[in-house]
Amino acid sequence: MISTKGRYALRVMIDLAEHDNGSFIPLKDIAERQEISKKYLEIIVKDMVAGGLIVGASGKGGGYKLCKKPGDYNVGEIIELMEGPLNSVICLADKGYDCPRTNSCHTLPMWKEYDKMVHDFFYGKRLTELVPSSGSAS
Amino acid sequence: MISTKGRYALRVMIDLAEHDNGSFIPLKDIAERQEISKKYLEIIVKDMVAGGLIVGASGKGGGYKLCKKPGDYNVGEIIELMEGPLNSVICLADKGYDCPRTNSCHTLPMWKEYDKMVHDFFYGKRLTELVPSSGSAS
DNA sequence: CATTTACCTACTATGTCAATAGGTTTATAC
DNA sequence: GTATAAACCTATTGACATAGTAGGTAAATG
Repeated sequence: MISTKGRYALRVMIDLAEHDNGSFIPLKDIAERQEISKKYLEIIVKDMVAGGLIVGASGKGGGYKLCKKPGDYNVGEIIELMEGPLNSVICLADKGYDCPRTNSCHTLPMWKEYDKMVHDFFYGKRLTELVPSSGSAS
Repeated sequence: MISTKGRYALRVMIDLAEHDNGSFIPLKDIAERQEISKKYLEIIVKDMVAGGLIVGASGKGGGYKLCKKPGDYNVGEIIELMEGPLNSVICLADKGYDCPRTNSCHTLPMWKEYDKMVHDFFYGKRLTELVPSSGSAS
């Protein structure tokens, strides 16, 4: 299950894309529109800034802004930043995890197939596809 | 991420399918072959019995056995029994969860599309596809 | 200098995960 | 009918994640 961190981050991204007017958008506005605790959103946007998804500006007139054009984001990079690797099992998520059963594991091929499907789904989904006013410009 | 409950349950099912000789297979044997704590497996097989995946028999000569032929199981029913609903978000997992944003949610269609893809993947995958000696009989 | 905003550290309550521990019941074999 | 082998049952634990809350500091603008 995708946690609130991933879901809220996605909603912040969509909100920023929808209300982009060139200047910074205060978190207070986003929190009110999205009906999410501003305090909790602070934690989430902090990770988003650290991960290079958005930029923040302090002081009056400050707020947050996207780094790239909405069409240049995909959902996978947002989810993966907030939730960690998009993998179904630890054997595939944790590079450096050396499972002794790797060569004889009967389920590994299925997990690999599944993970590829999930990866392709989310990395193939652009942020613009979730923003209604973007006219689905592909 | 799929937890050990789901992964171990799947391995138990595969083990039971591989070593099926008509009689009951003791958990001790499965635990040794799979290198999983027998005590922990007890908890898992208990849920599997309760969920109707396997049957258990007490006493000497007892153990566990599949209820159906391996080809009549799909991976989805096994995972879903152990891990709960195969849904990405609470809005879709919890029937009776009445989200006030349902009608205006910009992300819900994507989660629905994703959940359908995941459901189709696991419910379309038969247990026999994971059992090497089954000759991939389709 | 007052205000608005981001930014920072810490704390907490609840729940899940991955087991472990120890005992009871049930059925078979001798 | 007793020893044995197995399932079955209840409870507990340590570690971690989730979803926040609380209160303060720094930075920029007017």
